[in-house]
Amino acid sequence: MQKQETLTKNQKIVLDIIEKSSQPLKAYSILFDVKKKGINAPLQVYRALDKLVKIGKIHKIESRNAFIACKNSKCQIANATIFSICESCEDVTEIHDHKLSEHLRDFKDNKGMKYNKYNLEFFGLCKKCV
Amino acid sequence: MQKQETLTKNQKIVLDIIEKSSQPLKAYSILFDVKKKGINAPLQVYRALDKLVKIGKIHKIESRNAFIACKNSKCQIANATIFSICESCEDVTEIHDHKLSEHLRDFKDNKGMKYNKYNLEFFGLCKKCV
DNA sequence: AACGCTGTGTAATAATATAACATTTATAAG
DNA sequence: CTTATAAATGTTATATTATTACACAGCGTT
Repeated sequence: MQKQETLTKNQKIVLDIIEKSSQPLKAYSILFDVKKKGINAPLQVYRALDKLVKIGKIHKIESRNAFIACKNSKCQIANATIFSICESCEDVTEIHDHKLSEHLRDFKDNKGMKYNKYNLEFFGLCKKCV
Repeated sequence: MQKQETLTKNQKIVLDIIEKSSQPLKAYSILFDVKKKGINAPLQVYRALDKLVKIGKIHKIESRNAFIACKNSKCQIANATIFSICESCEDVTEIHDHKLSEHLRDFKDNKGMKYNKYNLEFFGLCKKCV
């Protein structure tokens, strides 16, 4: 089987919910929302999430156990993510900073590790919450 | 009451277990280990973990829900952490790279966010697992 | 002594995530 | 078209991670 190009029904439903939200959604909140569309069990949501993460359509905010759509057409592969997170209002923004990305992409430690992915989360207060 | 300098009994017990491990430990595995020392409930462990994270004695590996001791005398404040994680053997190492830290510390986005913390996790394969 | 703060102990429960199994659908190869 | 196989589905049950709520203890300050 070739690499899948089109999303399946469940994957579309889940992606749709996430894309409509400007902010990260939690798995069980997604589950609640998609019950009306015939998705009944956590596993159905988690499987769709796994796939969507794998193909780079969404990212997981690890510190929040939540999922956000990738708005950057470039990052079709979910291997390099940078987010800023407001600790007050919990607003999350994906950051695209060429210089920083380059720096991270080129980073080499002194242990001979071979990197294929990174995730960076900045925490602080957004303009509104300062 | 002044800012606490010395750790309490439970905090010491939990820190001790984590410091003795070269690798990150999960909360419930810690709980299992400390039962013989009189800590019986998850909350007792989580409360100690929270405190230890807050004072920088340990760090949470967000993508693994696990906790590792901070071996760097400098990072007494848990506000700037960089880890490398082997996706095969799950070996985790804290990275200290002056240039990278500096770059991250100085990073400014274009939204006027005020950062006070970041966490960066690199994923890949370690030397042994390549 | 009265207060505030931090921590403790305990029980219950919430929130997040996966295992196991039977079945179905999609794609490619013969 | 048939068959083989990879990928996804549906369902039930369960594992794992983390928090709420409440009663109380210890310590330093006022």
